[in-house]
Amino acid sequence: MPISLKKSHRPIESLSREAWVKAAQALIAREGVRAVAVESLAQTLGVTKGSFYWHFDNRDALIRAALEAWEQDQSADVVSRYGGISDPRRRLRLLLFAAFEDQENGLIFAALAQSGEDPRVAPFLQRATERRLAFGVEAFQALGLSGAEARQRALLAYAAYTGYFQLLRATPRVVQDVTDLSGFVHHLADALVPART
Amino acid sequence: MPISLKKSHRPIESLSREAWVKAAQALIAREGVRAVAVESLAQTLGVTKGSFYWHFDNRDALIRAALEAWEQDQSADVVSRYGGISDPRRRLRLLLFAAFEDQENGLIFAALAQSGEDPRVAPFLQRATERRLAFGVEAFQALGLSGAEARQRALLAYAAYTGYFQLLRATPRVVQDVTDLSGFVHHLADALVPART
DNA sequence: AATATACCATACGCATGCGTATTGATGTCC
DNA sequence: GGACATCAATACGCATGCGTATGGTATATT
Repeated sequence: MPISLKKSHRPIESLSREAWVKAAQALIAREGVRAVAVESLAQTLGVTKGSFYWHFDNRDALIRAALEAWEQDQSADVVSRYGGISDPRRRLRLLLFAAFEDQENGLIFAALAQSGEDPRVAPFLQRATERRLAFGVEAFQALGLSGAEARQRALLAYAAYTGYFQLLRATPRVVQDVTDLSGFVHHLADALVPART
Repeated sequence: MPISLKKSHRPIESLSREAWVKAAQALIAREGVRAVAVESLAQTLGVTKGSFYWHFDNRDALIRAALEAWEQDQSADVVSRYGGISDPRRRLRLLLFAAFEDQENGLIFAALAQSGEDPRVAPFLQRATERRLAFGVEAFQALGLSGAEARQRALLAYAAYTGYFQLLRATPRVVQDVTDLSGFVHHLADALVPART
Protein backbone atom coordinates (compact mmCIF):
# COMPACT_ATOMS: atom_id res chain seq x y z
CA MET A 1 0.00 0.00 0.00
CA PRO A 2 1.93 3.02 -1.26
CA ILE A 3 1.35 6.11 0.83
CA SER A 4 2.90 8.83 -1.31
CA LEU A 5 0.93 7.47 -4.14
CA LYS A 6 1.03 8.69 -7.67
CA LYS A 7 2.66 12.01 -7.29
CA SER A 8 3.45 12.52 -10.91
CA HIS A 9 2.01 9.32 -12.16
CA ARG A 10 -1.52 10.57 -12.44
CA PRO A 11 -2.01 14.20 -11.54
CA ILE A 12 -5.26 13.41 -13.37
CA GLU A 13 -4.42 16.23 -15.74
CA SER A 14 -0.74 16.41 -16.33
CA LEU A 15 -0.18 19.99 -15.33
CA SER A 16 1.50 20.96 -18.50
CA ARG A 17 -1.67 20.42 -20.44
CA GLU A 18 -3.21 23.18 -18.39
CA ALA A 19 -0.41 25.46 -19.44
CA TRP A 20 -1.19 24.85 -23.09
CA VAL A 21 -4.86 25.57 -22.54
CA LYS A 22 -4.20 28.77 -20.64
CA ALA A 23 -1.75 30.00 -23.22
CA ALA A 24 -4.28 29.26 -25.92
CA GLN A 25 -6.97 31.15 -24.03
CA ALA A 26 -4.73 34.16 -23.61
CA LEU A 27 -3.91 34.09 -27.30
CA ILE A 28 -7.55 33.79 -28.28
CA ALA A 29 -8.39 36.73 -26.06
CA ARG A 30 -5.68 38.85 -27.61
CA GLU A 31 -5.55 37.85 -31.24
CA GLY A 32 -8.43 35.55 -31.97
CA VAL A 33 -8.72 31.86 -32.65
CA ARG A 34 -6.86 31.94 -35.93
CA ALA A 35 -3.74 33.09 -34.14
CA VAL A 36 -3.53 29.84 -32.20
CA ALA A 37 -0.57 28.12 -33.83
CA VAL A 38 1.03 25.18 -32.12
CA GLU A 39 4.59 25.98 -33.10
CA SER A 40 4.54 29.58 -31.96
CA LEU A 41 2.68 28.57 -28.82
CA ALA A 42 5.31 25.95 -28.13
CA GLN A 43 7.99 28.58 -28.45
CA THR A 44 6.33 30.88 -25.92
CA LEU A 45 6.06 27.91 -23.57
CA GLY A 46 9.70 27.04 -24.07
CA VAL A 47 9.12 23.64 -25.63
CA THR A 48 8.61 22.25 -29.12
CA LYS A 49 5.80 20.64 -31.03
CA GLY A 50 6.88 17.26 -29.76
CA SER A 51 5.42 18.18 -26.42
CA PHE A 52 2.16 19.47 -27.81
CA TYR A 53 1.29 16.36 -29.76
CA TRP A 54 1.81 14.29 -26.71
CA HIS A 55 -0.80 16.25 -24.77
CA PHE A 56 -3.27 16.84 -27.58
CA ASP A 57 -4.41 15.01 -30.65
CA ASN A 58 -4.27 18.09 -32.82
CA ARG A 59 -4.77 21.84 -32.95
CA ASP A 60 -8.54 21.53 -32.87
CA ALA A 61 -8.39 19.62 -29.63
CA LEU A 62 -6.51 22.48 -28.03
CA ILE A 63 -9.00 25.06 -29.24
CA ARG A 64 -11.86 22.90 -28.07
CA ALA A 65 -10.25 22.48 -24.67
CA ALA A 66 -9.70 26.22 -24.35
CA LEU A 67 -13.29 27.01 -25.26
CA GLU A 68 -14.68 24.34 -22.99
CA ALA A 69 -12.60 25.51 -20.07
CA TRP A 70 -13.86 28.98 -20.73
CA GLU A 71 -17.44 27.80 -20.84
CA GLN A 72 -17.02 25.83 -17.63
CA ASP A 73 -16.33 28.76 -15.38
CA GLN A 74 -19.06 30.72 -17.00
CA SER A 75 -20.68 29.74 -13.73
CA ALA A 76 -18.60 32.64 -12.44
CA ASP A 77 -20.27 34.83 -15.02
CA VAL A 78 -22.13 37.88 -13.83
CA VAL A 79 -25.54 36.55 -14.66
CA SER A 80 -24.98 33.62 -12.36
CA ARG A 81 -24.07 35.80 -9.43
CA TYR A 82 -27.30 37.74 -9.29
CA GLY A 83 -29.94 35.10 -9.58
CA GLY A 84 -30.49 35.16 -5.85
CA ILE A 85 -31.63 38.73 -5.50
CA SER A 86 -35.35 38.76 -5.09
CA ASP A 87 -36.30 42.35 -5.90
CA PRO A 88 -36.31 42.30 -9.70
CA ARG A 89 -35.58 45.99 -10.08
CA ARG A 90 -32.63 45.81 -7.77
CA ARG A 91 -31.43 42.65 -9.43
CA LEU A 92 -31.46 44.20 -12.86
CA ARG A 93 -29.66 47.34 -11.87
CA LEU A 94 -27.00 45.49 -9.95
CA LEU A 95 -26.55 43.13 -12.83
CA LEU A 96 -26.05 45.99 -15.26
CA PHE A 97 -23.49 47.74 -13.11
CA ALA A 98 -21.63 44.54 -12.39
CA ALA A 99 -21.57 43.58 -16.03
CA PHE A 100 -20.02 46.83 -17.16
CA GLU A 101 -17.55 46.80 -14.32
CA ASP A 102 -16.22 43.36 -15.06
CA GLN A 103 -13.94 44.44 -17.87
CA GLU A 104 -12.04 41.20 -17.82
CA ASN A 105 -15.05 39.16 -18.71
CA GLY A 106 -16.44 41.76 -21.07
CA LEU A 107 -13.28 41.95 -23.11
CA ILE A 108 -12.88 38.20 -23.26
CA PHE A 109 -16.38 37.93 -24.57
CA ALA A 110 -15.71 40.65 -27.11
CA ALA A 111 -12.64 38.77 -28.24
CA LEU A 112 -14.67 35.63 -28.64
CA ALA A 113 -17.33 37.46 -30.59
CA GLN A 114 -14.55 38.61 -32.85
CA SER A 115 -13.81 35.01 -33.71
CA GLY A 116 -17.49 34.24 -33.95
CA GLU A 117 -17.26 33.28 -37.59
CA ASP A 118 -15.12 30.32 -36.67
CA PRO A 119 -17.27 27.19 -36.69
CA ARG A 120 -15.52 25.99 -33.56
CA VAL A 121 -16.39 29.17 -31.67
CA ALA A 122 -19.90 29.70 -32.97
CA PRO A 123 -21.72 27.16 -30.78
CA PHE A 124 -20.03 28.40 -27.62
CA LEU A 125 -20.87 31.97 -28.47
CA GLN A 126 -24.41 30.98 -29.28
CA ARG A 127 -24.93 29.20 -25.99
CA ALA A 128 -23.45 32.00 -23.92
CA THR A 129 -25.48 34.64 -25.73
CA GLU A 130 -28.66 32.67 -25.30
CA ARG A 131 -27.94 32.10 -21.64
CA ARG A 132 -27.32 35.75 -20.94
CA LEU A 133 -30.23 37.02 -22.96
CA ALA A 134 -32.58 34.51 -21.37
CA PHE A 135 -31.50 35.74 -17.98
CA GLY A 136 -32.25 39.30 -19.02
CA VAL A 137 -35.62 38.42 -20.45
CA GLU A 138 -36.62 36.67 -17.24
CA ALA A 139 -35.50 39.62 -15.18
CA PHE A 140 -37.54 42.05 -17.23
CA GLN A 141 -40.54 39.77 -17.15
CA ALA A 142 -40.23 39.61 -13.40
CA LEU A 143 -40.56 43.35 -13.58
CA GLY A 144 -44.01 42.95 -15.06
CA LEU A 145 -43.19 43.42 -18.73
CA SER A 146 -44.71 41.26 -21.40
CA GLY A 147 -42.62 38.66 -23.14
CA ALA A 148 -42.16 40.71 -26.28
CA GLU A 149 -41.25 43.83 -24.38
CA ALA A 150 -38.91 41.96 -22.10
CA ARG A 151 -37.11 40.52 -25.10
CA GLN A 152 -36.77 43.99 -26.58
CA ARG A 153 -35.22 45.47 -23.48
CA ALA A 154 -32.98 42.54 -22.81
CA LEU A 155 -31.67 42.76 -26.34
CA LEU A 156 -31.19 46.49 -25.98
CA ALA A 157 -29.30 46.09 -22.75
CA TYR A 158 -27.19 43.30 -24.13
CA ALA A 159 -26.47 45.12 -27.35
CA ALA A 160 -25.26 48.10 -25.38
CA TYR A 161 -23.15 45.81 -23.23
CA THR A 162 -21.53 43.88 -26.02
CA GLY A 163 -21.21 46.97 -28.18
CA TYR A 164 -19.47 48.85 -25.42
CA PHE A 165 -16.81 46.22 -25.00
CA GLN A 166 -16.43 45.81 -28.71
CA LEU A 167 -15.70 49.52 -28.94
CA LEU A 168 -13.42 49.36 -25.96
CA ARG A 169 -11.52 46.59 -27.62
CA ALA A 170 -11.36 47.94 -31.14
CA THR A 171 -10.97 51.66 -30.52
CA PRO A 172 -10.19 52.21 -26.85
CA ARG A 173 -8.96 55.73 -27.37
CA VAL A 174 -12.34 56.86 -28.62
CA VAL A 175 -14.25 55.23 -25.81
CA GLN A 176 -12.07 56.61 -23.08
CA ASP A 177 -13.24 60.10 -23.90
CA VAL A 178 -16.23 59.12 -21.84
CA THR A 179 -14.74 59.49 -18.43
CA ASP A 180 -17.76 58.81 -16.29
CA LEU A 181 -18.65 55.23 -17.01
CA SER A 182 -20.95 54.93 -14.02
CA GLY A 183 -22.96 57.83 -15.35
CA PHE A 184 -23.15 56.00 -18.63
CA VAL A 185 -24.46 52.85 -17.02
CA HIS A 186 -26.71 54.84 -14.76
CA HIS A 187 -28.41 56.39 -17.72
CA LEU A 188 -28.78 53.02 -19.35
CA ALA A 189 -30.30 51.53 -16.24
CA ASP A 190 -32.74 54.39 -15.84
CA ALA A 191 -33.76 54.07 -19.44
CA LEU A 192 -34.34 50.36 -19.29
CA VAL A 193 -35.72 49.72 -15.84
CA PRO A 194 -39.12 51.31 -15.30
CA ALA A 195 -39.30 53.64 -12.34
CA ARG A 196 -42.23 51.92 -10.70
CA THR A 197 -43.71 48.46 -10.69
CA MET B 1 -7.22 63.06 -84.76
CA PRO B 2 -8.68 59.79 -83.45
CA ILE B 3 -12.33 60.07 -82.64
CA SER B 4 -12.97 56.82 -80.84
CA LEU B 5 -10.07 57.59 -78.63
CA LYS B 6 -8.67 55.35 -75.96
CA LYS B 7 -11.46 52.94 -75.47
CA SER B 8 -9.51 50.35 -73.59
CA HIS B 9 -6.21 52.12 -73.63
CA ARG B 10 -6.85 54.19 -70.55
CA PRO B 11 -10.16 53.58 -68.89
CA ILE B 12 -8.32 55.35 -66.09
CA GLU B 13 -8.94 52.33 -63.94
CA SER B 14 -8.75 49.19 -65.97
CA LEU B 15 -12.12 47.76 -65.10
CA SER B 16 -10.82 44.45 -63.96
CA ARG B 17 -9.08 46.07 -61.05
CA GLU B 18 -12.50 47.13 -59.82
CA ALA B 19 -13.59 43.54 -59.95
CA TRP B 20 -10.75 42.50 -57.68
CA VAL B 21 -11.57 45.24 -55.21
CA LYS B 22 -15.24 44.38 -55.11
CA ALA B 23 -14.56 40.71 -54.65
CA ALA B 24 -12.17 41.54 -51.83
CA GLN B 25 -14.77 43.74 -50.18
CA ALA B 26 -17.37 41.01 -50.39
CA LEU B 27 -14.94 38.55 -48.89
CA ILE B 28 -13.99 40.91 -46.08
CA ALA B 29 -17.65 41.46 -45.31
CA ARG B 30 -18.30 37.75 -45.17
CA GLU B 31 -15.18 36.22 -43.69
CA GLY B 32 -12.90 38.98 -42.55
CA VAL B 33 -9.65 40.38 -43.83
CA ARG B 34 -7.63 37.28 -43.16
CA ALA B 35 -9.72 35.36 -45.64
CA VAL B 36 -8.54 37.53 -48.50
CA ALA B 37 -6.25 35.18 -50.41
CA VAL B 38 -5.18 36.07 -53.90
CA GLU B 39 -5.21 32.57 -55.27
CA SER B 40 -8.69 31.69 -54.07
CA LEU B 41 -9.93 35.10 -55.13
CA ALA B 42 -8.44 34.57 -58.55
CA GLN B 43 -10.30 31.30 -58.82
CA THR B 44 -13.64 32.88 -58.00
CA LEU B 45 -12.93 35.53 -60.63
CA GLY B 46 -12.02 32.89 -63.18
CA VAL B 47 -8.41 33.91 -63.64
CA THR B 48 -5.07 33.08 -62.06
CA LYS B 49 -2.54 34.90 -59.94
CA GLY B 50 -0.82 36.15 -63.04
CA SER B 51 -3.62 38.60 -63.52
CA PHE B 52 -3.66 39.80 -59.96
CA TYR B 53 -0.02 40.75 -59.80
CA TRP B 54 -0.43 42.81 -62.91
CA HIS B 55 -3.14 44.94 -61.27
CA PHE B 56 -1.68 45.10 -57.78
CA ASP B 57 1.71 45.16 -56.22
CA ASN B 58 0.79 42.65 -53.56
CA ARG B 59 -1.94 41.40 -51.29
CA ASP B 60 -1.70 44.40 -49.00
CA ALA B 61 -2.35 46.77 -51.88
CA LEU B 62 -5.61 44.97 -52.59
CA ILE B 63 -6.72 45.16 -48.98
CA ARG B 64 -5.79 48.81 -48.83
CA ALA B 65 -7.71 49.51 -52.01
CA ALA B 66 -10.76 47.71 -50.68
CA LEU B 67 -10.70 49.62 -47.42
CA GLU B 68 -10.13 52.94 -49.12
CA ALA B 69 -12.96 52.36 -51.54
CA TRP B 70 -15.15 51.54 -48.58
CA GLU B 71 -14.11 54.67 -46.78
CA GLN B 72 -14.72 56.80 -49.84
CA ASP B 73 -18.42 56.19 -50.09
CA GLN B 74 -18.83 56.57 -46.39
CA SER B 75 -20.21 59.84 -47.68
CA ALA B 76 -23.26 57.69 -48.27
CA ASP B 77 -23.15 56.75 -44.61
CA VAL B 78 -26.17 57.50 -42.53
CA VAL B 79 -24.56 60.24 -40.52
CA SER B 80 -23.88 62.17 -43.69
CA ARG B 81 -27.47 62.05 -44.83
CA TYR B 82 -28.92 63.77 -41.80
CA GLY B 83 -26.68 66.74 -41.26
CA GLY B 84 -29.16 69.00 -42.99
CA ILE B 85 -32.07 68.56 -40.62
CA SER B 86 -32.27 71.59 -38.38
CA ASP B 87 -34.43 70.40 -35.51
CA PRO B 88 -31.91 68.49 -33.38
CA ARG B 89 -34.49 66.23 -31.79
CA ARG B 90 -35.92 65.24 -35.10
CA ARG B 91 -32.46 64.81 -36.55
CA LEU B 92 -31.39 62.45 -33.81
CA ARG B 93 -34.46 60.29 -33.95
CA LEU B 94 -34.37 60.01 -37.71
CA LEU B 95 -30.71 59.18 -37.56
CA LEU B 96 -31.31 56.41 -35.08
CA PHE B 97 -34.08 54.84 -37.08
CA ALA B 98 -32.17 55.11 -40.32
CA ALA B 99 -29.07 53.61 -38.78
CA PHE B 100 -30.84 50.52 -37.53
CA GLU B 101 -32.73 50.13 -40.75
CA ASP B 102 -29.66 50.15 -42.95
CA GLN B 103 -28.69 46.57 -42.32
CA GLU B 104 -26.32 46.51 -45.26
CA ASN B 105 -24.15 49.19 -43.79
CA GLY B 106 -24.51 47.96 -40.25
CA LEU B 107 -23.40 44.46 -41.09
CA ILE B 108 -20.49 45.63 -43.16
CA PHE B 109 -19.35 47.72 -40.27
CA ALA B 110 -19.73 44.80 -37.90
CA ALA B 111 -17.65 42.70 -40.24
CA LEU B 112 -14.97 45.34 -40.27
CA ALA B 113 -15.02 45.60 -36.51
CA GLN B 114 -14.48 41.88 -36.47
CA SER B 115 -11.20 42.38 -38.29
CA GLY B 116 -10.38 45.35 -36.14
CA GLU B 117 -7.30 43.69 -34.74
CA ASP B 118 -5.70 43.80 -38.15
CA PRO B 119 -3.27 46.72 -38.30
CA ARG B 120 -4.45 47.49 -41.80
CA VAL B 121 -8.06 47.79 -40.71
CA ALA B 122 -7.54 49.56 -37.40
CA PRO B 123 -7.00 53.11 -38.72
CA PHE B 124 -10.04 52.92 -40.97
CA LEU B 125 -12.17 51.63 -38.14
CA GLN B 126 -10.81 54.31 -35.86
CA ARG B 127 -11.62 57.11 -38.26
CA ALA B 128 -15.11 55.87 -38.99
CA THR B 129 -15.88 55.39 -35.32
CA GLU B 130 -14.62 58.83 -34.47
CA ARG B 131 -16.60 60.39 -37.27
CA ARG B 132 -19.82 58.74 -36.24
CA LEU B 133 -19.38 59.39 -32.55
CA ALA B 134 -18.48 63.01 -33.18
CA PHE B 135 -21.66 63.41 -35.16
CA GLY B 136 -23.66 61.96 -32.29
CA VAL B 137 -21.97 64.15 -29.73
CA GLU B 138 -22.72 67.26 -31.76
CA ALA B 139 -26.32 66.24 -32.16
CA PHE B 140 -26.78 65.73 -28.44
CA GLN B 141 -25.05 68.98 -27.67
CA ALA B 142 -27.38 70.73 -30.08
CA LEU B 143 -30.09 69.32 -27.88
CA GLY B 144 -28.72 71.35 -25.00
CA LEU B 145 -26.73 68.68 -23.24
CA SER B 146 -23.31 69.36 -21.81
CA GLY B 147 -20.26 67.99 -23.51
CA ALA B 148 -19.75 65.20 -21.03
CA GLU B 149 -23.37 64.17 -21.09
CA ALA B 150 -23.50 64.33 -24.86
CA ARG B 151 -20.50 62.04 -25.08
CA GLN B 152 -22.16 59.61 -22.70
CA ARG B 153 -25.34 59.40 -24.71
CA ALA B 154 -23.59 59.26 -28.04
CA LEU B 155 -21.48 56.38 -26.79
CA LEU B 156 -24.55 54.66 -25.43
CA ALA B 157 -26.40 55.03 -28.70
CA TYR B 158 -23.43 53.89 -30.70
CA ALA B 159 -22.71 50.95 -28.44
CA ALA B 160 -26.28 49.79 -28.84
CA TYR B 161 -26.00 50.23 -32.59
CA THR B 162 -22.75 48.41 -33.06
CA GLY B 163 -23.68 45.79 -30.49
CA TYR B 164 -26.95 45.09 -32.22
CA PHE B 165 -25.29 44.40 -35.53
CA GLN B 166 -22.58 42.41 -33.90
CA LEU B 167 -25.22 40.19 -32.38
CA LEU B 168 -27.12 40.03 -35.62
CA ARG B 169 -23.96 38.91 -37.34
CA ALA B 170 -22.69 36.45 -34.78
CA THR B 171 -25.90 34.92 -33.51
CA PRO B 172 -28.73 35.95 -35.83
CA ARG B 173 -31.08 33.28 -34.56
CA VAL B 174 -31.04 34.72 -31.07
CA VAL B 175 -31.62 38.28 -32.21
CA GLN B 176 -34.49 37.43 -34.47
CA ASP B 177 -36.57 36.43 -31.50
CA VAL B 178 -37.12 40.15 -31.19
CA THR B 179 -39.65 40.60 -33.91
CA ASP B 180 -40.49 44.25 -33.45
CA LEU B 181 -37.28 46.04 -34.27
CA SER B 182 -38.96 49.43 -34.60
CA GLY B 183 -40.24 49.08 -31.07
CA PHE B 184 -36.71 48.32 -30.02
CA VAL B 185 -35.36 51.45 -31.66
CA HIS B 186 -38.30 53.46 -30.46
CA HIS B 187 -37.51 52.61 -26.90
CA LEU B 188 -33.88 53.47 -27.43
CA ALA B 189 -34.76 56.81 -28.97
CA ASP B 190 -37.16 57.66 -26.16
CA ALA B 191 -34.55 56.78 -23.61
CA LEU B 192 -31.81 58.82 -25.19
CA VAL B 193 -33.54 61.87 -26.58
CA PRO B 194 -35.03 64.06 -23.86
CA ALA B 195 -38.71 64.75 -24.25
CA ARG B 196 -38.42 68.52 -24.07
CA THR B 197 -35.76 71.08 -24.86
C1' DA C 1 19.65 -3.06 -12.16
C1' DA C 2 15.96 -3.46 -15.54
C1' DT C 3 11.94 -2.04 -17.50
C1' DA C 4 8.15 1.03 -18.26
C1' DT C 5 6.02 5.48 -18.43
C1' DA C 6 5.87 10.45 -19.06
C1' DC C 7 7.51 14.10 -21.46
C1' DC C 8 10.13 16.41 -25.01
C1' DA C 9 13.50 17.20 -29.26
C1' DT C 10 14.57 16.47 -34.00
C1' DA C 11 13.59 15.60 -38.49
C1' DC C 12 10.60 14.75 -42.04
C1' DG C 13 6.38 15.03 -45.45
C1' DC C 14 2.84 17.75 -47.10
C1' DA C 15 -0.40 21.55 -48.00
C1' DT C 16 -1.27 26.45 -48.42
C1' DG C 17 -0.25 30.87 -49.75
C1' DC C 18 2.77 34.84 -51.18
C1' DG C 19 5.55 36.76 -54.66
C1' DT C 20 8.52 36.43 -59.14
C1' DA C 21 9.85 35.18 -63.76
C1' DT C 22 8.79 33.90 -68.05
C1' DT C 23 6.00 33.28 -71.81
C1' DG C 24 1.76 33.91 -74.53
C1' DA C 25 -2.38 35.91 -76.46
C1' DT C 26 -5.00 39.98 -77.93
C1' DG C 27 -5.41 43.93 -79.17
C1' DT C 28 -3.92 49.34 -80.65
C1' DC C 29 -1.09 52.53 -83.02
C1' DC C 30 2.00 53.97 -86.65
C1' DG D 1 2.27 44.46 -90.79
C1' DG D 2 5.47 45.49 -87.17
C1' DA D 3 6.00 47.41 -82.50
C1' DC D 4 4.20 48.12 -78.27
C1' DA D 5 0.96 47.80 -74.42
C1' DT D 6 -2.49 45.15 -71.89
C1' DC D 7 -3.92 41.25 -69.58
C1' DA D 8 -3.38 36.44 -68.28
C1' DA D 9 -1.36 31.41 -67.79
C1' DT D 10 2.39 28.55 -66.15
C1' DA D 11 6.04 27.40 -63.42
C1' DC D 12 9.02 28.20 -59.86
C1' DG D 13 11.10 29.52 -55.03
C1' DC D 14 10.19 30.23 -50.39
C1' DA D 15 7.96 30.61 -45.84
C1' DT D 16 4.56 28.98 -42.58
C1' DG D 17 2.10 25.69 -40.28
C1' DC D 18 0.00 21.01 -39.46
C1' DG D 19 0.78 16.38 -38.37
C1' DT D 20 3.94 12.04 -37.97
C1' DA D 21 7.86 9.23 -36.85
C1' DT D 22 11.43 8.32 -34.21
C1' DG D 23 14.59 8.73 -30.76
C1' DG D 24 16.13 10.52 -26.16
C1' DT D 25 16.03 11.44 -21.05
C1' DA D 26 14.36 11.37 -16.47
C1' DT D 27 11.66 9.30 -13.01
C1' DA D 28 9.19 5.37 -11.02
C1' DT D 29 8.12 0.88 -10.35
C1' DT D 30 9.60 -3.85 -9.48
